[in-house]
Amino acid sequence: MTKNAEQILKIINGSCEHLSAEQIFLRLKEYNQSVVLATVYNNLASLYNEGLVRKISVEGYPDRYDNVRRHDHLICKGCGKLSDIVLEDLTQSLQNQLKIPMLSYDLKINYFCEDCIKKQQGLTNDND
Amino acid sequence: MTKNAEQILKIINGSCEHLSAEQIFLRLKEYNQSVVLATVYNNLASLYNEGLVRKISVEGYPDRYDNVRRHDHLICKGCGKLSDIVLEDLTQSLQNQLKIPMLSYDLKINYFCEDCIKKQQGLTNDND
DNA sequence: TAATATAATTAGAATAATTCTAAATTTTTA
DNA sequence: TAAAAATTTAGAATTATTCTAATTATATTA
Repeated sequence: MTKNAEQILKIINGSCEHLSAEQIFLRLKEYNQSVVLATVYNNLASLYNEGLVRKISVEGYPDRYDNVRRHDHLICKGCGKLSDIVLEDLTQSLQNQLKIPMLSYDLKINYFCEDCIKKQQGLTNDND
Repeated sequence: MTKNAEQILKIINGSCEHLSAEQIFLRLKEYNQSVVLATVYNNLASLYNEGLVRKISVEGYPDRYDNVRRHDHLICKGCGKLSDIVLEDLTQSLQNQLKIPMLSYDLKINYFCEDCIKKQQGLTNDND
């Protein structure tokens, strides 16, 4: 594993945010001035293929990268905010329902975050 | 609802595939020669905002559109093939675990489809 | 029905995320 | 150290999607 790859993995594993390739690039730059965005994409692809990071796709936003510790995701339908949540592990229950072997599962919970609820209420009140 | 929107909804609801905007555009063209891709995007955005269609994001592939009948998705990690599966409804169980109100959830099961397993086995055997 | 307003569609440019290509550099191996 | 392999760089290319402004269609009202 190269220094860049190692550092990228550290950035992902050490952050509780969900960083885009661009954001990871900016942080990697603090450590390696001369690095380039394509390098970040290259390394992220390798790390992803080796199963060392996860990739989270939410429509309307660039892919974000996350650690592989078991957890689920909350997605605000208002602002796209993505946060972690640890819910009951469904592996066994899902595998029992499937005829084929499952590799893993991704569970996303759609909701409205506090800020977006406030904004909605604000709008509603204005119109009353 | 305009004729285009109506027809797009028909295409999505009447297909067991998961069509991209481009694919929907091609089918809509059979019905309305003069239609343009931007119109499809416009209408898909409206239908999505009205909650009449779902949007499925899988990293590495363009967004695909799906009907809103309750079901989950299988995603082949080899070829990206997306298929429907109806698993136990988790709404109640998930809502019980959450402190906040949930809008909906998306569950994706990662697996290797038959074709991809065959290909892998082919490769493995070649190397044996 | 004519005039007006509203909404949808079109054409095509713009943007943003990501991938690709080819050259340069670094690392590893013989 | 020479050769081979892998990584990185720079920047062009691609792709999906959005935006803009003009045009057309639809609905509303006088």
